[in-house]
Parts: sequence; C-alpha cells; structure tokens
Amino acid sequence: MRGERVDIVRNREGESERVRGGGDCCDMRGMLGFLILFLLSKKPMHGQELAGEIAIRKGEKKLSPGTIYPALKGLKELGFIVEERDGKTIVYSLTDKGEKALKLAKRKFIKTFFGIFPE
Amino acid sequence: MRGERVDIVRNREGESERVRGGGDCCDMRGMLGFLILFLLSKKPMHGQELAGEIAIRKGEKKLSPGTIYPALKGLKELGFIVEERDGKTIVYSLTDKGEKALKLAKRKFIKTFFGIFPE
DNA sequence: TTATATATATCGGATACCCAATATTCCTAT
DNA sequence: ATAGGAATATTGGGTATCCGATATATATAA
Repeated sequence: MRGERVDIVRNREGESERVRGGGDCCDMRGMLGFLILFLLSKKPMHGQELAGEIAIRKGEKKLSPGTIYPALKGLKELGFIVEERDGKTIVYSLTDKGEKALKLAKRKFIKTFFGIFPE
Repeated sequence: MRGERVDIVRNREGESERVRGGGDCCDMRGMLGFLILFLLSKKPMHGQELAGEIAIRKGEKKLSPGTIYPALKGLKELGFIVEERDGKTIVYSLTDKGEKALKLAKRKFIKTFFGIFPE
C-alpha cells in the first residue's frame, strides 16, 4: 500500500510491536527541517547519512529520497545550509543563518514541549 | 494574507522579533495530536483552554477553531480521548487507550529529539 | 570501456497541519 | 423571551510532510 507508515517499537517485555506511525496516536510528522538542522549542527552529513540517522532515531525505515532531498533543497534555498561535493556524496553543513534559525527554533521547541522529557 | 504564520520572539537583547513560524527555519507544524494528548494527560481541559495553553507554550496566537476542533474530533474518533459536557464547555480527558498511545509516542519523541534539550 | 552500486534528484499523489471565515449550539444576562 | 457572548463545529484552501517510482550522476569494479 502506498503512503503507509509503520513503526517497529519495542514494548516493556522486549517484544517488537508493529504499529501505525507514532504509536497510533499521531503520526509525528513535521519538524523535518528542524530535525535536519539540529543533526547537521552536530555533524555535517550527506543526504543518505542524514536519512540513516533519522531512521535510527525514529525507529523507522529510512526516509525515501522523495522526502529527504526536497527537504534539503528547501533548507538550501532558505540559505540555512550549504553543500559541498565530496566524491560521490554532497555534504551539507549549517550556515550562520542556519545556526541562528536553529537557535530560535530550539528555544521555541523546548518551550512548547517542556515537561515531555523525564527529568 | 491567508495562512500566514508569524511568531513574536524575544531575542537576547529583549527586543521582540517578528519572524516566520519556527524562527524562519522550519514551520514547526505537526505533532498537534501528540501535544494535545500530552497536555490532557496532565489535566483534562476543554477546547479553548487547550488552545490557550498551546498558545502560551508556542508563543503564538491561539490555534484557530479550524485547527483545534478537528484535531480533537480525530483523537476522539481514534478512541484516545472522551468528552464530557460541563455547562457550556466540553471537557476532554484521556482514555486508557489514549494513555497507552501517548506512552508509546513519548518514547519515540524522546528518542527522535534526544539531545535537543539542554541537560 | 562497461557494468554495477550508491547517491542524488524529480514527479505524482496522499494525508496532516493550520488558517480565516462562517455557522451553530449553549449558557447567561437583561 | 430574547439578545449577547463564548464555546464548539464546519468549510475551503494553502503548505509541509511523506511515500513509491523513476531518472540521472558519479565512483568503483570488472
């Protein structure tokens, strides 16, 4: 089926559960640009590397090329990231503008979701 | 203009900056259902109360009725929340199913955004 | 050189998020 | 009873997030 989103999640007993995206509650879309900026701020990466890192964090399959490349293109057009070819790959890193934008977005994110993280 | 999203953010100098949603970086949409479940898990609330709480957290205007009510309707149809009329308002609270879904979603959220929050 | 594998890029389509505007319901005050 | 206000609800439209499929480019291996 097309567009189906499935997660593999480990429950308390260590069994893997197969559930609709976001544990059936909400699909946890969104904030892709934010997540990309955050990850690139820690380490410049190329597209597939980024997709792999996001997959690990989300516990999902890698984002399809139709998701990751348009997202990178958008951030580049906004002037938040720059690309540098490195052999077969294109390594992305934050610009100063991207750093500033990330900082603002982070502040907002933390305020919005305050209390979600266990102390 | 329609659909325009603007935030008011205070910068380091305490001046208020007017920026496109999410600090110009990414619009921070998404996860509305998740945020609603989280807030309701702390305290049952009615629609406008919820919208007010979200506005404070995001530093934005209150979500429009066209956003908050369909979101609540969806969560209700999924069986995650129940409503109880209280005079003029309808108070929403989590069901057991909603609690479970929130728990799973929280786990995923924390894993996805690990490192965003300053320790 | 040619084949293969990987990374990058684009396209069409589906769904979720979100808004402003409008409509409806319900309580309360007059 | 009725007028006003607040909460709730729906509608139409715009954008972002996603997917799978397909196409292109590049490096490496045969």
